[in-house]
Amino acid sequence: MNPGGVIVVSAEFCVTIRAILLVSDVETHTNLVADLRKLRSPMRWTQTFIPTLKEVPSDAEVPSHQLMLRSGMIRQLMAGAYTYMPLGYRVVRKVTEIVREEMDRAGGVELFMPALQPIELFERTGRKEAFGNVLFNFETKRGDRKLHFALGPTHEEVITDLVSRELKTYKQLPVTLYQIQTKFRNEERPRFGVLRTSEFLMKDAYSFGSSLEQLNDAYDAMYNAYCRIFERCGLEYIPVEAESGPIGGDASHEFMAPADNGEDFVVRCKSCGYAANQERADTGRTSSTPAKVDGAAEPQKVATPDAGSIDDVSRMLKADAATFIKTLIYVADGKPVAVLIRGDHEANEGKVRRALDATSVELADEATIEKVTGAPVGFAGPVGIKCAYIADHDIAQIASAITGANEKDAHLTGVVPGTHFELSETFDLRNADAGDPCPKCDATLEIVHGIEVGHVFKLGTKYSESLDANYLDSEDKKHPIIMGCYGIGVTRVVAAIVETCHDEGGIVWPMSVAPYTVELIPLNVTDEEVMAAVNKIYDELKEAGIDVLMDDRDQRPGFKFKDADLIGLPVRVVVGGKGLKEGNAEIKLRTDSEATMVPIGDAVAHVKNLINTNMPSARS
RNA sequence: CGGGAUGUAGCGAAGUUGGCUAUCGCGCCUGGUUUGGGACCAGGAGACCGCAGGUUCGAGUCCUGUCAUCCCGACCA
Repeated sequence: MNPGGVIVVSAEFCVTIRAILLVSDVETHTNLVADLRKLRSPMRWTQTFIPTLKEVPSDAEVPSHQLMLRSGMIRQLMAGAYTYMPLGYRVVRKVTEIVREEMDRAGGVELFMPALQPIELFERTGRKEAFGNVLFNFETKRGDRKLHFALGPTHEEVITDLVSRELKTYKQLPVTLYQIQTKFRNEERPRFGVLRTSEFLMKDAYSFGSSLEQLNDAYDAMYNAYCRIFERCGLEYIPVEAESGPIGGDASHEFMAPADNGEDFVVRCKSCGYAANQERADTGRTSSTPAKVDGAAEPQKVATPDAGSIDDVSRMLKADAATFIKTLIYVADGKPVAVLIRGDHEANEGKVRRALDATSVELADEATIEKVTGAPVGFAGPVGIKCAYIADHDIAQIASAITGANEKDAHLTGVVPGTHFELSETFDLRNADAGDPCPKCDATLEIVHGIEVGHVFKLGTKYSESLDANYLDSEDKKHPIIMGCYGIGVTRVVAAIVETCHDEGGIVWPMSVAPYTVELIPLNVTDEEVMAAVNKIYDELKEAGIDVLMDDRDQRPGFKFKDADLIGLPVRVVVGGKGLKEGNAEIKLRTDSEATMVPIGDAVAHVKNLINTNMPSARS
């Protein structure tokens, strides 16, 4: 080549060169596409790299972490950063491909943005502050210029900036753009192996529209695509109502995979299907005002030395926590406010903030508490408190309560809400809990743990306004573009699948995302007859486009069976021994306890049939 | 960032009130016997006991500091 010289070239040649030059930018994606072809290629165990572990590494506590390490899917580099080994990466690619197919099907258009981003974008949207330490950012030098970069925790800024430059008119809308890319978040505490890491693969999509209808259409399309994705991945999920956005209505849903080790709590109603993030869920109560009791006995003061917690006092007085009024002192927009919650309930800061119509709410420090209650922390109560207070709905239902006496080492018993302290209105101020009435029907709510695997959100114009992303309507008027954003944690989906699909022996992959579909095991690799039969099946599976891993290691059968259960491929085909003498191969699903004997000539057809009947499909 | 725990060979562990050449199982290498649910025999390699100081005649063991990892909490557009 002679890049500096003058060459006359054809237009076609230019396109070729352009394509080559672009490769560096889109290399990852190009490689992914090339790799997908390789996904269909078979593999021999001795030629790949699957280091399985017999024992559980001492650092791993949750099942997905243990199994992904043991099966050789991942290895840790440092806290919150993992290498995806060949086996693990194949699963990532399979999930990625399902995500891509469904995004495309829903009308999404794929692109690829830089992880490296100028800090100015985050300053313009105010998210440098909002993210705080979670945003990886650093200064560096180019010549004598100082540069300040961030590693993208998400891409609202970058894509909105792009769209602000490229999309000008309503005629170009609506459009939904997406990418599959590594995100960086400086988590204070990465944990649970691959479930919460500081670097992870995410599919993020952004919709741009000129009307609420267009936003709603894009939102619904993404919502449905998400359902299809999780169904095709064989992952159980619950769409839950999450924080309602600036536009109101069902502006946000999270997709939760129910799992014992999930960090999120979901309340749901089995009867009507209502489901919501515990923090957002309505408790299903309404405001009530207790009638004033005339002639009620005055509260009794009891000594509770050194007992400042509900636990301590309820033990000391042998009383149920549900008869306590917990008095939490918050500071809302600079003013102290007491929040009354039943002793066995948990206050919810978001609800408190909304009830007070405040912009900031935080728990008060000790000095403020002492000033307001005249007592050290732990002895606050509504009777005689020197600040405003608001009460949860359930407070009005307590006939006779125990509260702090606003005096060191003392509590009051026999406190009647509405009589001994003013109570004209109550609010929903606490987290919903198991047993609460469902806000949508007559049944009661239950609580399940969940792993958040996806989130769809109607953004509105927050980013388009701060980054000047506008369109012109047919009357030449300028409006901010209406946006939605939609994320799936791809690597978290993988972990969630392992977390929920396993047994004592190891992983039990759904057919659709298994690193290979079939594990082919020759019982004795030194036996020529066995190997001839196995190689034939191997070639036929390869010909049929089925992912197969042949365990050609010179190991005893039991050893290979244990590893096969551990890595959890859905179909196991065993050749050798008595079966082979009778001309049979032995075929078994990972979920089966007994194998089926199938004539060797029919093995591949049988496998195909198993794949077809066990492939998870989209219900929606 | 608060609280707790742990760092000994690639993995899992033992190591007593400070004492001899740091132990065991798995894995790894060589040779042999085996071959249907993690085989057996023989031989072998592999560790400055997380790191840095200190106490001591002597430190894996005691003290101080430091780093790393895990767990609980706070935090998580």
